[in-house]
Amino acid sequence: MKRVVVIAGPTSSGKTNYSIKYAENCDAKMINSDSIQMYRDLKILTDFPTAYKSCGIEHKLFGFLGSDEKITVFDWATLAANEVETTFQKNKTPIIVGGTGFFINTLINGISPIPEISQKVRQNASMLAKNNYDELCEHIYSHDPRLEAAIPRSKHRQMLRAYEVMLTTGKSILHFHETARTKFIQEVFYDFSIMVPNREKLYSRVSDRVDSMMKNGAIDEVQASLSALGIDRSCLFQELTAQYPIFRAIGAKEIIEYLNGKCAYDTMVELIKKNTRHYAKRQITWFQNQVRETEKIKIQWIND
RNA sequence: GCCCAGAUAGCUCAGUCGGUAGAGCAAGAGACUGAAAAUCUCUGUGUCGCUGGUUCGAUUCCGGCUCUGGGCA
Repeated sequence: MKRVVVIAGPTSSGKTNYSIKYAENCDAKMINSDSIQMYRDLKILTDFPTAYKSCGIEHKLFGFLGSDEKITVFDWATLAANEVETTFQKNKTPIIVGGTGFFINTLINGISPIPEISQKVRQNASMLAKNNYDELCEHIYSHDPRLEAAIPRSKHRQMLRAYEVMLTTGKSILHFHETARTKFIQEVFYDFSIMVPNREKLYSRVSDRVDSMMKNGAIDEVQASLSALGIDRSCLFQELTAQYPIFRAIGAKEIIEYLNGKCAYDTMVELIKKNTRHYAKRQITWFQNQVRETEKIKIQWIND
């Protein structure tokens, strides 16, 4: 059976270096599964890997999106599956590297076949969510009472999604979840390496990484990027990320607040470190609980 | 040297009119089906500085000591 290598783990766990070492023993092609490194801007802030290029390793799906472009898991999984296929055709080993567990899982397990939601429906849904969130919840709950247990009110994102699906298809999102998933790849063996360093060690690496980002000009980078796009830095952050998803990268918000005089330099740096730690922890939780060993998935935990 | 204030969770601090204590942040755990570096949920036992005394019982009241601020010489 064909083999796909997956190198996953939280931010700052050393995935890039590990993947390069791994590639020494096989003819490999790297396929990015990090949602934010798909963007070509804010390279300092997103810790964009430059080592593949300098090592001459083929790598795909890195930096192929502009700041204002959006990509869905579905689209990414389609692209990634294509890359995997062409890699096999050249008798090379595909290595999926990146920390976005949701994307990796979708590529492996597929996704429920839900029709695309139109721009208009999305606008209507988000309008109602903004003006009368309770009403939106009631709509959904009365349409399918099972959702009361499946999606608590606090989960705004999921609620909105369920509502959009209901408006578009007239069916509950659970209906789709119960049908067979659309697969992206068939008959493949997955060889996972999940890097979960000791917490203290990981957090100290996070701290070092943020320090070097700052030293390498992360602030100038954000400022330059904002002015290149003609954005007023005092605009609402939520509206900014809605239009330019790249600014969801951890650090962008904190740097913009610093530039606006909302917080001191040291406070900003500490905030970026803290938010990066929280993110790393969420990633660890994901990998520890959402990725299961099966006959088609072998997992090697790397605790270094 | 004297006077005043403080010492309680990893940090900043509440509080207990005497019955062994709780907020915020940090931290930990968890959820996740087309926004995922997103979005959301749950979790607080700590010699209440040390040491004597009063008391059935002291983190709380009283004394001494240590340390940390501030003031006066």
